[in-house]
Amino acid sequence: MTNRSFKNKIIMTPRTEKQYKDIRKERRELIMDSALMVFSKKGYHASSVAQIAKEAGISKGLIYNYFDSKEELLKCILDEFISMMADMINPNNDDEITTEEMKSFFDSMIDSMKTNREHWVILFQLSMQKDVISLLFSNQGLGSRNEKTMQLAYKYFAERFEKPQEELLFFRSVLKGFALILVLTPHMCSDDMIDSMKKRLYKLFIKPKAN
Amino acid sequence: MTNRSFKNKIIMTPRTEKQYKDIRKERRELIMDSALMVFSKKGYHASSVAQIAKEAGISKGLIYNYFDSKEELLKCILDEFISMMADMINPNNDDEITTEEMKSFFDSMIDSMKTNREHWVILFQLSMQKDVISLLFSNQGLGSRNEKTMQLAYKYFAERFEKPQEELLFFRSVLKGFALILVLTPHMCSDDMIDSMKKRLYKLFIKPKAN
Amino acid sequence: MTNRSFKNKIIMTPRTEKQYKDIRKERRELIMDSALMVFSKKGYHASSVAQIAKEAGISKGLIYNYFDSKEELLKCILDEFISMMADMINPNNDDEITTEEMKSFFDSMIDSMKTNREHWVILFQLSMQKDVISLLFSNQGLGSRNEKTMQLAYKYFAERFEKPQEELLFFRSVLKGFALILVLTPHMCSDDMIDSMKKRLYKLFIKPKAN
Amino acid sequence: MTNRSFKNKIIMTPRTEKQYKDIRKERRELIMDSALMVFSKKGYHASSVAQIAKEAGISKGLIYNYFDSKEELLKCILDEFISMMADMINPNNDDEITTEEMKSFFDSMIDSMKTNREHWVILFQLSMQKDVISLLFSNQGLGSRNEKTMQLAYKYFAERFEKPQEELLFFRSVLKGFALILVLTPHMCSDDMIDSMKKRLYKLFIKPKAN
DNA sequence: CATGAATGAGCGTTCATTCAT
DNA sequence: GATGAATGAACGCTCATTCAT
Repeated sequence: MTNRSFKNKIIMTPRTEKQYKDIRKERRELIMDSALMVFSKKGYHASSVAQIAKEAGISKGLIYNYFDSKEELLKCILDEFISMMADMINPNNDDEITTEEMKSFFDSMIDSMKTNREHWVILFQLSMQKDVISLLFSNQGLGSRNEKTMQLAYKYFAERFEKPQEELLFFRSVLKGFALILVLTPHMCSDDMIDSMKKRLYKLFIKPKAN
Repeated sequence: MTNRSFKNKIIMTPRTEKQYKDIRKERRELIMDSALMVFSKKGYHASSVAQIAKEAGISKGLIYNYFDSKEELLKCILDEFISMMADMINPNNDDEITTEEMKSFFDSMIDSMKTNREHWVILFQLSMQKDVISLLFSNQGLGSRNEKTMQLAYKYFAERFEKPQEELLFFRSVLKGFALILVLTPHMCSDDMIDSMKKRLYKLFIKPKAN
Repeated sequence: MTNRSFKNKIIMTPRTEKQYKDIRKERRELIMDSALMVFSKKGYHASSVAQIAKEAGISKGLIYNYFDSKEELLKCILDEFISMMADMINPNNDDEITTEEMKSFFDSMIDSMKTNREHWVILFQLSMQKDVISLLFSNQGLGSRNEKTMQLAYKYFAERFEKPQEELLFFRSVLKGFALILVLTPHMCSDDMIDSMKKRLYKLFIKPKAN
Repeated sequence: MTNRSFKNKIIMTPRTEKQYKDIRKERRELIMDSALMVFSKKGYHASSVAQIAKEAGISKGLIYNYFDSKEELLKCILDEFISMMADMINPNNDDEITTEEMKSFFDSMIDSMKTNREHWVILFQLSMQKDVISLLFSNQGLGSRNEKTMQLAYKYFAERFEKPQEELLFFRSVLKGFALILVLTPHMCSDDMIDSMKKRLYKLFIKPKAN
């Protein structure tokens, strides 16, 4: 990995520059995007590396120049997405979800479901299988983060509703179900429909803290 | 136990000819049940025929005595389940869903999610994959039946709510999301929780036809 | 692995018997023999499973019906051979190598080199690579057994020669070198040559304990 | 460092044209040395070009600037070594091995085994495989040279021992076996041990021609 | 001269499916 | 009806080799 032979740049490497990095970055993204498409369309297990390579227009071997394994490729896709999502859920990282935050949480979630449809599909796919789900939480203590979020959510409802437990379940049901529909059958959800759903969510769950 | 002719059924086994069918049926169900368990736990693609055979306590080969392929086995499992469910949705097969029917629909659905958890898991799994979803509707004109149901549902809401389109979307979201939670994390849903959710559903969606 | 369905032997399994076992044993030996040939001819790393299958006249896949991996196949070959050899080295398992035992050790070794030429070739091959040699000693505490043997050998020489350390080195050199020649170029070693070499070994190393 | 024309060698690098050859030679040797290390440690087949490049601190591609293939690289390493060894065996190239030459042959061999340990390891490795052994003798009529040497050695023993055939076999055994031990487990051979072995060899095989 | 991204053939392995018994 | 040995196509992956720069 170290280049001990860089004595004379002019003679030794006259043609290539540090945009090897650019190539790598670009290629890496190409592969991740292609894998994302294939995974979300066929499911992780039913997707073959050959299909991903074909989708990307490259050779199978090249994929392993960028990722250690098919599984690691999946992990990278998810990690990137989850990192991106993480901020959205409780941005200022304090111990409370404010009314305003809850509102913008809806917006961000629904936005993300339109922008990152394929990621959501994969997440839903994986959540169906007990075996694979550990992938999600193996890396960065995602598990504990998730638990924290759950507690904050519970607190939000506890401060606003009489039966927070049940309200939380209802909340999660609506959100999860709508996500599923939005993500799997986006053609069924016009922008107007989505807006009206948003408003309904506001009306149901957004309200000031009970004093 | 010794020296009987194995070659001539007529002479050899006067007692077993009566209910070959029963044996076949029993075996068939054993295989389907075992496959159901394995599929729902690991996912269709990640499940092997060997695992199913092991789960059933039979040989791999025998499975092919009852089903043409792994895929057909899946189809049979789903067909059976979907047929069973079909009646529930609009039992008397007329052109309307009555208020009462809607109520009992809730009950049946939620019952089924507890009783047939594994079927639901598989259904959800498959619904994530564009390719496989066609399986579901290939056989018996399930597609058209589904469409009919949708129309009836729309009619139900049209006769009761101002914005039926949106109301239907909301209805489907809640139901689908709750199903997902109930089916994937049943331990999170006590009977009380389920009851309270049922009541909430009644309150939201059960009301008499607007005249 | 358990057969829960053996209710009626006569009807359920009229054609196959417990000579499945025989088939398995036979096939296992065929595969091990074929692998032995290929490994010894080309070396472990340069041998492909396809070549072994071809040598055995079976499909690649079948090999994995009998062995978990190419590496395990190697291990089994070696284990079998080493177990066979183990007795020869110090049969009555006491703490001493007698003069007589040493004599019969020569005989057995040289016999084995003619009978099990390929095994010896593989052993020599593996002994060239630090990485792979651990294979040999991973299983059955072969490592410690080997050390024990070395100690006994040292004791043998200590009781008979002035400079046992050097004598042992000389002994090992002659034996190892002769083994190499015998095993790699057997055509160069007529039976007469082998006999004369045996006698030379006797003369050099076989003598009664110094009192 | 900036703005020089890279395209025209004549203008650009007036100072580097003198000893391109030196650079090439240096690089070539670096690659051969690195390959030697890797080959001897892991074995030829288990060694990858990438590992060699890493060991040498250069790129994979560069290796192919100096050698046509991995196999040719091996051949070159061996050729160089064998040429070097060839002189040692019968330096003055006449038709006889004198007593003195035999003595210095021992010394040179044993020296070489310490100095060129890796070469010897590779030679031993390859000698285990029927297929590859032809590599050694394909190039420069090494085969016939080897045969010549054998004849000279036989003559040496014929002139000094009663049963030269057997003596030669014994001689080769001791030498080969000791080489193996010295080369594979050098830590087991202290300088004293080596000296005593040398003396033993002298005593056994060095004696004046019988008149 | 030197780089490392890229290829593709072939590896070890798995598994749905077949078939003699 | 029932078995499990056997097959072969396809999988995930490796690596010697090529080539644009």
